[in-house]
This record gives sequence, structure tokens and C-alpha cells, in this order.
Amino acid sequence: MENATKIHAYTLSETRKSMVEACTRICQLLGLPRSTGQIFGLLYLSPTPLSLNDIVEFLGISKASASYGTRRLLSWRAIKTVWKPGDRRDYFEVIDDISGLIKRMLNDFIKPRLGSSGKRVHDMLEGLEEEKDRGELLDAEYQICLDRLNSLVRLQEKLSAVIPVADRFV
Amino acid sequence: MENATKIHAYTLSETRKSMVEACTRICQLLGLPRSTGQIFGLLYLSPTPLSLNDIVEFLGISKASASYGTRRLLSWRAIKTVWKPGDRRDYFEVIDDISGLIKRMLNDFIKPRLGSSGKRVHDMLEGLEEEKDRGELLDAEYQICLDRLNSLVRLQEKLSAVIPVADRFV
DNA sequence: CAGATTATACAATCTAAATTGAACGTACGG
DNA sequence: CCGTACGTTCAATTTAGATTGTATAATCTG
Repeated sequence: MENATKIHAYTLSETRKSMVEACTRICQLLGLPRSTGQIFGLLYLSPTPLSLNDIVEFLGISKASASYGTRRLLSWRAIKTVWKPGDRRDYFEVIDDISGLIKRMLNDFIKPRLGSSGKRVHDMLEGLEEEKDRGELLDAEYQICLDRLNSLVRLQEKLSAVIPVADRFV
Repeated sequence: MENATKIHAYTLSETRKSMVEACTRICQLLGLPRSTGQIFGLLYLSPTPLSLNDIVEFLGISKASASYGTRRLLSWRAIKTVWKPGDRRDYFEVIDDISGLIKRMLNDFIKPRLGSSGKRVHDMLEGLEEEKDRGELLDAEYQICLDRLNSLVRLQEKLSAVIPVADRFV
């Protein structure tokens, strides 16, 4: 191809470097791959959509990482692809509605997880009764388990009540 | 000492095993050491306070891990020590107020982190102006950075507003 | 259809963090 | 004082998972 693309210097302004760094730290904090954060940070302050190769060059990461990271961000709908006619490269840009992203995270990750943990506590309460009936438990143990598990149920209910509030706020 | 303690079988009821497992999973999910979760799960359904050695025996982990985990849980005030007169072992039990624990986590981890991230965005906005003044930025880039950083500020404000609400709810 | 240029899949490697074993310090009981 | 039971510290190991290089598949160009 014409080497106009080769001219590209692939350097970032200080502001954008800071952004990449900040997102890296956040992801690290959340136990997510650093490279994913780098990519998001890069795209978040990009004036134009970027191709996989742009990302590789700007960040100095491998294409495999870039591909993995972008697909992950896509699956969270944190970024989206942009098509340029007559160009078979994929271009990426961040979605504009970050609040929406957070709401979705809340609903897709936290809420179902709260639900399944609620179910798990319920199962444990059932199992506890069975164990008691089979005489496998000391009374003291049965009592503690019952109390604590019930207090977990109440806590779970309170947490569930917070979700919709947060949802409206953000 | 008398070998009454040696009789101890160190086996857990199914219910308690499930609890240990569940806490392990949660910690894993949060990027915390699994062993820490195991310890908390063990103590959460324990009818009596447990010594370091009890923990080691019940869970089959090393003393070093147990020591590390308990101190970590202590520092979060998720568990507390219990002293038995005439026994130089430390005994541990979970605190009863889990809601309080969550509130504290919210205040000790999330809130300060939100604050410092707010400050960081502010710094970036200042840096951006400097870069612009020095003519180091294309107009398009300046504009995008300004927009996006400002939208981060707004988001940060909304999130900060949610914290006290959640605090009252839980 | 051959040749390029892209994105993905996968196994190998590399890194960071959790876990451990062993040495250490301390306090108690005889 | 010694010996013992306890908790902690720290270097070494193990493990999980992030990153990469290479091979593959797919899609366009000429």
C-alpha cells in the first residue's frame, strides 16, 4: 500500500499517556488484564477511531493481546467497531455513554451474581436441615449455621434493594 | 498439654464445607487470596472461636497462610481475636455485624479511590490546557480530550452521590 | 487464482502473586 | 534457666493467568 500510513509517528500526548496509565491501574485494581485497560484508555481520548495495528503501535503490545482486548471490550459493549468503506480493517472507538456501560455492568454482572449467591444460601439452608435431621450436627453448630445463614439472607435482600437505586442515580 | 485437643477430628459438616467453598469463590472473584476466603468461610459458620492451628487443620493450609490470612482479615475488622484465660493461643471469630463491614469497605476503599480518581482527572484537565498552550495538540485532539474528561468529571460526581445512599440502605 | 493483508486461535512463555517450609523471636511452664 | 508451644517473617517454590509468537482462516486485490 502507499506508505502514507507509515509516516504515522504513533506517539501520544502527555494527557493521553496519563489516561492510558490511569485505565491500566483501574483494570489492575479490578483484577482485569492490564492490556485491556490500556486499550480502553487509548481509545477514550482518541480523536479518531483506531485500527488494531494503530493500537499495537501506540501501546507497543502484541497483536494477539490487542485482538483479545478489543474483543473483550466489545463483548462488554465498552467500545464498538466503526467501518470505513473500502477498508477491510476494523476500527474501534469507545461508546459515548459511559453511564449506560456502568448500568449494564451492574445488571449483567452484579445482579445475576447476587441472585445466584442468594440461591446458594437457600440451598445451604436446605442442606443444613437435612444434616440436622440425619443427626449429623451438634446442636450448637446447627444453631450458629442457622443464625448466620439467615443473616446472610437478610443482607442479600438489602443489597438487592440498592441495585435499582444506584441504577436510577447513575 | 492434655490430649483432649488431639481427639478433635477436624472434619466439617457439608454445610460448612459449602460455606468455605463459596467464600473461596467470592475472594477469587474479587482478586483476593483464596486462602483468606477459606478462613473467613470457616469462621463464619463456626460454633466456637478457632485457633490458628484449628484453621490449619480444618483447611489443610500452611501456618504461614493462616497467619497471613487472619492478620489480613483482622486489619479489615472482618474477624476479631478472642482471648481465653490461661491459654496463650489466639482464637478467632467473625464479627457479627457484616453490614457494618460492608459499609466500612465502602468508605475505606471505594470512597477514597473515587476521590483520588477525581483529583487525577482534574490534573489531567490542567495538563491538557498546558499542552494546548504550548501548541502540542491538534485542535481535534484537544476538543475530544476536553469533552471526554469533562464527562468523566460528571460521572465521578454521580458515583459519589450514590455512595451515601448505599450507605444508608445497607 | 495467486499474493497480500487482515483478524483469530492456540500453544508456549513469561510474570506476578499466592502459598509454603524453615528459621526465628517470644512468652510461658517446669 | 532450659524446653516447649506459639505466632511471625522471609526466601523459595508453585500456580494462575496475562502476554506473546506462530500458524491458520478469511477477505480483498490484481
